Amino acid sequence: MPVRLKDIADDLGVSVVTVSKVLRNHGDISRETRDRVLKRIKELNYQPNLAARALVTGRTHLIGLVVPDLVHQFFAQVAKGASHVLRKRGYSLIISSSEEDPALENEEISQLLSRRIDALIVASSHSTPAFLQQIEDAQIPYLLLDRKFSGCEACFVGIDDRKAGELATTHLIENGCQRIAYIGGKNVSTAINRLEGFRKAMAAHRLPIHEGQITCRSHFDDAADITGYKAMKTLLRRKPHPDGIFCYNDPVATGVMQAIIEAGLRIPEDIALIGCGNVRYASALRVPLSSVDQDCELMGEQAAAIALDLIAGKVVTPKTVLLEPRLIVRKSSVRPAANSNPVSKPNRAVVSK
Amino acid sequence: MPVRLKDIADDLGVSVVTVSKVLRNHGDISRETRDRVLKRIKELNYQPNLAARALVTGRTHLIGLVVPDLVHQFFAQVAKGASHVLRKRGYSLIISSSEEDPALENEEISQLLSRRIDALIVASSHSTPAFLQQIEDAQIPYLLLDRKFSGCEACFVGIDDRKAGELATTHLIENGCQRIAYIGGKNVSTAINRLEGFRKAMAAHRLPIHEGQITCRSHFDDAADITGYKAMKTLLRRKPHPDGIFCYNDPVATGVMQAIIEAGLRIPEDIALIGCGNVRYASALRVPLSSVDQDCELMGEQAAAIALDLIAGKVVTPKTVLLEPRLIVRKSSVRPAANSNPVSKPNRAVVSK
DNA sequence: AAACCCTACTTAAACGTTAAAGTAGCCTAA
DNA sequence: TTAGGCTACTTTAACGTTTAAGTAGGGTTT
Repeated sequence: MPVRLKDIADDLGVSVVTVSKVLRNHGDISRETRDRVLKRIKELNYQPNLAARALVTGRTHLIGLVVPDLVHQFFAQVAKGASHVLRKRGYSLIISSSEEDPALENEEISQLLSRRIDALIVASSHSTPAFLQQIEDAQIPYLLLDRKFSGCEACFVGIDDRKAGELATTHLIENGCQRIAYIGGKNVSTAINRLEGFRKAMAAHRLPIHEGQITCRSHFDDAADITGYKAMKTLLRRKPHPDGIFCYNDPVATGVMQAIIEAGLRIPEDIALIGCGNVRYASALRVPLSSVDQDCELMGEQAAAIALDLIAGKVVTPKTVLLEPRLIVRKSSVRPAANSNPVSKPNRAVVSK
Repeated sequence: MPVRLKDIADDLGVSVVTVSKVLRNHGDISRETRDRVLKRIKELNYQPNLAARALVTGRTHLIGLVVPDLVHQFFAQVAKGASHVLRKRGYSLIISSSEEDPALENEEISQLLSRRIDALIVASSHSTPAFLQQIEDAQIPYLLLDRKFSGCEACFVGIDDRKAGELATTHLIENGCQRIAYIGGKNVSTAINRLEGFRKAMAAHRLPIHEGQITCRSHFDDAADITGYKAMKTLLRRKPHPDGIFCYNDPVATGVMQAIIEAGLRIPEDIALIGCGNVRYASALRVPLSSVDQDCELMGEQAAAIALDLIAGKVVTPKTVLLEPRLIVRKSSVRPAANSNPVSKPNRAVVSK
């Protein structure tokens, strides 16, 4: 029922190809014909059938984005950044949320591959890179976002998680915390590497890490805030309880905050708290939450740019883009007693490979 | 490069159509052939080319969802709900964010129509329904979500905004507020109808509404929280300042909260506050925020279900689904002084921490 | 034994577009 | 004058799939 090239061609007594050429600004057309065609196209409000175009060109101008949880503001912002870049280049983003479920993620990826997307950006909920095989098999260019896999060759855009962990932990230490706990996720690189940064900072200040001070939970079935809440409840049973908490993301920190307050303890006086990700509402929380900013929109933009390069067949170097994390100090981590010296570095994208 | 039906057919010495029939569980195939085909399909990990299929069937199994702002948790949750329903039925959701920009929204819709999506779900940032014409012209079934247009025939899924406004405002009144202000958006039905509910509740209690007590701002260029912050700054210059604020959504309320606290006033003692939408983090805010729950995931699910019905050509009745708003009482609106008896109309208020 | 009906296929055509190759008609050069 | 080269088209084929129509070969009915 929609208008086709053929309709326009018949109306004007030219061939379909002529109309198609006008549409694609092919040189091979006289001024006069071009104008007549354009006029008719506008009159009928012709919209090319992208499915047909995709079939013959092999290009869908669709780019897939798979995230673990779209409701987490972080990924929504990444999507926004990516979408912004792609839109300008005539590409659409097709977003899938895996709900942190690897099996569902596989299904979604399979769907996207079936649609012959031109490239795929994945923030995976898998703990091993085996699933990447299906993307390789389909020969569709892809890159990893936020979460990577050790020993995996694929392109990657994310932040320097180790440095983020170090930054946050050092900040807590500088604010006088001694018994710092880490609450993270399971089997994802962000959690693992932030933990590594945590360990490094603790070691650098010769602070011991006791058994049980490190919590790693997958939040497969719980929302992250509930995960944080439960983890903190457990930590509070330890005597003495921790005096500082570093959470690997802000939703977890939100739950932690809730648990601390419920226990009748004060933030930051009794327990200092810092998250990671710097969600928009961090400053509006019960206690304004210190965090490590990741510039998520920029992350999305960079990922999109690399996806486009991959499609264009450009050799992408470096293959890894690590954004520089930035410490954002708010009330939740600033202890009156301590002399704080919040280190804020300029937010340059640091490129490594 | 991907495997095609032809590859499988050639391998087995059957025709392409035979393979296609197996794929679609057509009856016309012997047990033996079916098994051979299925085996080969699995071996080669055949993925049908959906673009080709779409071209011939006219069905893309794609459903478009246009939202004003994906970073707003409300719409992310709606998307999640819709996606959940559609996935089960073999449809994919393709999400566009218009960033509250009508012009951009038109572009995105046009893109989606060009992709021959099977149906479109729109939460529009337009203030008039004129843009719907392009969807009508393309003859693609669609429905409105969250925001509707008066006098518009289209299907709609949303909440009863008038009731939401009434519920929230009555609650503030019952908590002893007298000078209640409304902070809303411009030209969108949610804002307009919640305002209407506000007026109705005020009138029912014979409370006057003074000039300037009603703020309607579009947040075209600001994020909603900044809009709320600015609006509240202005309201605070009035003497006497309002003693209750109803915000048409939670991000706005978040900004309002910030402004009130900065001014050195207490919530709820000096100013009671209630939002709408009940975002996940509402209970974790500086002052736990009362809100009106909209059950956004359900909204997404219902919208998806209607979209599927429209595609199936079913007569959709009723054409309008209004979800019942539910008052969620938290600290921000409960004044110790007042004898609060938040009995709200058909459904009871839920008191949550 | 002719007519018919099944079953299990195959063949032909179509979907709307683009890519590649072909061509008519005119102009220019040697 | 003839070849060659432009310009502005057209024709043909293809992309991977589905739909509709056709058919070979066997069995059953009458």
